[in-house]
Amino acid sequence: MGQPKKKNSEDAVYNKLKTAIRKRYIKQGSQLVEINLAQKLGVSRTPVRGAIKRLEAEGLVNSIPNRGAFVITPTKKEIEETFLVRAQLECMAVEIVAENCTEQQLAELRRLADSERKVFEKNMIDEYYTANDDLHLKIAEFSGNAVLCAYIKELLDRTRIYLILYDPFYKIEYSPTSEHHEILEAIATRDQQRARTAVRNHINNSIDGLHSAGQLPDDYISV
Amino acid sequence: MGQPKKKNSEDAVYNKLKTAIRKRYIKQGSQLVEINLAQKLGVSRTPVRGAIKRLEAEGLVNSIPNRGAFVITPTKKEIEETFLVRAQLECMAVEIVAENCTEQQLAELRRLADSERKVFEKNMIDEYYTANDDLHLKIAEFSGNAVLCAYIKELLDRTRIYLILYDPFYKIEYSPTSEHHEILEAIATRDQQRARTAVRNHINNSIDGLHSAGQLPDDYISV
DNA sequence: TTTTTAAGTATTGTATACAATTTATAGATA
DNA sequence: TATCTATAAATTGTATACAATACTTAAAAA
Repeated sequence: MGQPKKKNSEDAVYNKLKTAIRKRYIKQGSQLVEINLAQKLGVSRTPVRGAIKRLEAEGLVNSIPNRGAFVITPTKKEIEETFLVRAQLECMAVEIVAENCTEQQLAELRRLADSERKVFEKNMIDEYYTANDDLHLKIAEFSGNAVLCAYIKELLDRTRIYLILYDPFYKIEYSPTSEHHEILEAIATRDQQRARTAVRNHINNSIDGLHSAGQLPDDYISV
Repeated sequence: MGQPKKKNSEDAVYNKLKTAIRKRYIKQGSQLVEINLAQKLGVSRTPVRGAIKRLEAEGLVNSIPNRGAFVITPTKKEIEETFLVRAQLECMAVEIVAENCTEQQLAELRRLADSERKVFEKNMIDEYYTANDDLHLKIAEFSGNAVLCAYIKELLDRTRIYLILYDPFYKIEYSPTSEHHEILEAIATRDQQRARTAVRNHINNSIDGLHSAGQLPDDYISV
C-alpha cells in the first residue's frame, strides 16, 4: 500500500503542538520553550522553531523578540473580532454557493450535515468538532474560491481554539443541527439572503456560549 | 536620540526580500535559494529560512518540501479570488466606519486622501502606492477591529504584489481620487450601503487593468 | 536507439555550538 | 530600607556542519 511515508520533523512538531494547545495540554499564556519541547519530542530546536513560526502566523501563538513565544491568551474582544471576520467570509462563501451549487453538491452537504448530527447525538465531542468544521469547509470549497477557502479554514481553527483557551469549561450546549438545516434549505432554494442570514445567526450563536456561566475574566491566568 | 536600534537579521532579510519581489528584482517563479541569498545579504541561512517562512504564510512564496521556495506566479484566477476576499473585508470595515466614525476621524481620512491625490498628480508611483494603502488601512483601523485590520493589511500587500508579478507592464492608468472621494462622502453622510458599493467599485476597478493590453497569459514564465 | 541504472551535484532539512539578549539574583551603596 | 550595580542564569538568535532528498548527468544494458 502507501509506502511508510517519510516524515517531516517540522510538520510532526507543528501538529503535535497544535493538538496539545487544542486539548489544553499546553495552557493559554504559557511559554513555548524551544529546548524543552525539542527534548520532549526527541528533535532539535530547529524544527520546533519552524513549527512555532507557523502557529504564530495563524494567530495561535504570540511571539516577543528575544523573549519567547507564548500560547495566546485571547481576550473576549479578540474572540468577537475574529468571529466577525469569519462570519463575513463564510457569508460570502454561502452566498456564492446558494447561487451556483449543483444537486450533487447539495447532496454531499446534506450527507455531511447528517453525519454531524449523528456524532452530536452520540455526544462525541471531538468528532463533532471535526464534522462541524467539515461541513463549513465543504461550503467554502464549493464557493470555488481557493483563497477564500484557505482563509475560512484558518479562521475555523482559530475561533475554535480561542474558545477552548478562553473558557476551560466551554462546551457546546445547543444543537446546531437545526441551524445547519436552515442553511442547507436556503442553499437548496437558492435564497442568497436567507443563506447569509442563516450563516450569520449560526456563527453568532456559537459565540454566545462565551457570555454564559463558564466565562472567565479577561485577566484570567492559567496555572 | 533613539539608540542605533539593534538589528534583527531575520526582519531585515524579510524586508529586503519583500522589497526585492515588489520591485521585480526577483521575478515571479524564481527559486529563493537560501545559501545564495544568505551570502548576498551577508548572513547565514538561518534568518533567510525564517524570512522565507513568513513570506510563505503571506501567500507571496510557494514552498515545496525538499525542493525549495519559489516566488509565486499568480494566475489570473488567483488574483481575482484574492481581490474578492479583500473587497469583502474592506466592505465590512467601511460599513462599520460609516456607522461610527467621528468628525476627527473623517478629517484624518480626508487629509490622507488629499496627500494621496498630490503624489498621484506628481506621478510619484511608489509614493502613490504607499499613500493609497495608508488610506485603505486607516479606514480598516477605524473599524476598531484589529483582527480585521490585520487581514486587510495582508491582503492589500498581497493584491499589490500579485498585480506587479502578473503583469510586468502593469501601471495605474486611472485616477482613483474620485473613487476615494465617493467613499469618503458615503462615510460622511453615514450611508453604509453607498459606502459598501463605493468600496466594491473601487477595488473592482483596480483589478480591471488586468484585462487590458499589458496582460500576460497564465503560463507566462519570466526569464 | 531507448531505457535503466548509478554516480555526482545542488539544495533543503536537521543538529549543535556559539553569541546576544533578557530576566533574575545578590551584593554594594545611599 | 531602598535603590542602584554587577554578576549569573535562562532563553532566544545566529552560524555552521552534517544528513537527507531531489535533480542531473553519464554510463550500462536492453
